[in-house]
This record gives sequence, structure tokens and C-alpha cells, in this order.
Amino acid sequence: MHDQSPNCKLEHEFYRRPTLEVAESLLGKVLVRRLNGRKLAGKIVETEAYIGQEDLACHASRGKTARTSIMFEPGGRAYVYMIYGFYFCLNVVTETEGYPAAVLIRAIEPLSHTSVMRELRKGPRRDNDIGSGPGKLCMAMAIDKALNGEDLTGNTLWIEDRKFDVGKIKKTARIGIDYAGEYRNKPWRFYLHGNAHVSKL
DNA sequence: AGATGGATTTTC
DNA sequence: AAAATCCATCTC
Repeated sequence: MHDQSPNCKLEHEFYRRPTLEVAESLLGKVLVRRLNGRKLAGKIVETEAYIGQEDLACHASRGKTARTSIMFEPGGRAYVYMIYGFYFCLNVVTETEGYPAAVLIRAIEPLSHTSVMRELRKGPRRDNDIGSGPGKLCMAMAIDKALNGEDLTGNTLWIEDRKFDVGKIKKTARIGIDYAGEYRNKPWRFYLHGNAHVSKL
């Protein structure tokens, strides 16, 4: 579908598509974070789509603000925000300029430098506790507000296609958005069936 | 296994 | 005041 560079890094065109397509096709792709010369990597196993101003769960539903302005940019950049005062969440911005939408990366399965990521998560844990949640994976990959707005075709944070077989994809309502009225039940969460690193089954 | 509450900062 | 969360600490 796309002609990829040798390292299979996803280009801007991948992100500048309908958000539901991006959210589903990100499953099985590999999130890579360059940190101190190492490339921390994890397979994306869970995502959620946040789509436009009508979507009451979307941060941009109340218009363009300092926080949400990045969501109005063309797809292919990172949207990182702090949640509950403790954790960060990583999104990839999608669609075209002026249309606010993004995909939340909710869980990864560690693929390389697992021990480094375990240390960043502070303390000995099972492998499936390292990236099994949006806050956890940001901790494991040292992703914080400094990476908000980062171009995903640069050499700090990007996503690769390594042609993993994704198996069966499950779709459910999104997590933690009970306030979103009719949008609460939209099946806009995607995850790999049976994968141990999904945040919830 | 499931429910509850606390930590803490950004946002509007 | 509430939030796209996580974890410790209860209870059954």
C-alpha cells in the first residue's frame, strides 16, 4: 500500500487518513523510541480513535486551545498530554489540517531493551506489566510533554511496519470516557485478541 | 477477582 | 472540579 523506506518507518501519508483506519492499521506496527543511543521498541497491541469536534470524548470537542492545537495540525505528529497529574498519554495526530483527530496508543508489547523499559517502570515486574496501559508505556519509553508535537518521521519517536501478522482484531467501546454521552459506546477501541499486553480484555 | 481511594497537576 | 491512569490496599 505504501512504499516504505528501508527501515519501514511510516510516512506522513499513513497518518493523513480516516482516523478509524489509522487506529486499526496501527495494530501490529512497532513504536520506536530512541533514548541514549538505544532504540526501545514495542509492538502496538491496543489503540483508540478520537475523531473531530463532534466526538465528546475528544479533547478538541470544545475547540482549539493551547493543549489541543496540535490535534488540528496535519497527521504525523505526536500529541502527548499529562493525565491525572501523574502520567502521560501518547497519541498520534491523524487526518488533514483543521480536522482535530488522533489515535491514543494504549498498549505495547516490549520487543527490544525490555530490561531498560522495566527499569523505567521502576522495579521488577512481569513483562506484561511494562506497556499494558497508556500511562505505563509512556513511563517505559520515557515519553513526556517534551515530545508533544514531535514529528513522527524524525529520529526520536516513530512507528515502523515490520509486517507482523496481527491475527484477530477486537473492537469495543473506549475506556474511561463515561462522560461522553452518545459517543461513550462507539466501538472505537481496537486490540489484538488474546494478547497478554492489552490493558484490559 | 473485584472494588475503593489516594496521589497530583493541568485544564477551562 | 474533573480528568483518555495506576497502584496499594482492602473486601469477598
